[in-house]
Amino acid sequence: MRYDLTSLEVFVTVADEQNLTRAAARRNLAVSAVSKRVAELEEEVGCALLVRYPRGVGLTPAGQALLHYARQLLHTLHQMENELSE
Amino acid sequence: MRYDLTSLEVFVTVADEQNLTRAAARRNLAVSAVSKRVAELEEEVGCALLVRYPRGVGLTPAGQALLHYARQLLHTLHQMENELSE
DNA sequence: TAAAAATACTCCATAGGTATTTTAT
DNA sequence: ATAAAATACCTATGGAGTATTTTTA
Repeated sequence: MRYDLTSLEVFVTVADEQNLTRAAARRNLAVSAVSKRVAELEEEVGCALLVRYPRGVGLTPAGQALLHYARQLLHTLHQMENELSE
Repeated sequence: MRYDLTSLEVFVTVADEQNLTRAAARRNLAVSAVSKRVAELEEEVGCALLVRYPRGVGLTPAGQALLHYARQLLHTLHQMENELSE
């Protein structure tokens, strides 16, 4: 399966924080793990999702597009969790 | 992350086939792998998703609910793959 | 009783961590 | 020069397979 929910969730956190270090802290992960998750997504998509700056990151257009779908997927997932936990 | 796309995809195939053996063949997996994926989902949901018969399986109400969301998730995922591969 | 599914067990791939190097302003 | 990200390397977990046992009408 191409793409996985964990990577997408990590990516959303990175987009929120505009910074891998803070995203890693929020997800209780090492920065290297977050960096690899993003690199893996970029590999899958076939282009850069982030622009790297000395103090953090920004989103490329592809990153914005991915973010949109990732949010939608996680939203549906939470709905599902909600319904199924009743 | 609770739930993953691979297990959900496997589950949709099982629901389609009403049979783990045929689902395994379609996904190029061993039956044991499919069985474990389903067991893992049932563990996560906290109740049975399938009813076991001597010639296959059926869906419980929880199984039907999961199936609905799984299809929706996979649909969004395919839309995403489509948009991002352009 | 016979097919399908579950389980026990083994092996390997991969996800995460630590330590280090590289990047970009 | 400095904070952040990427990479190299190592380890442990878990996902898949094979062989076997269990289940259910």
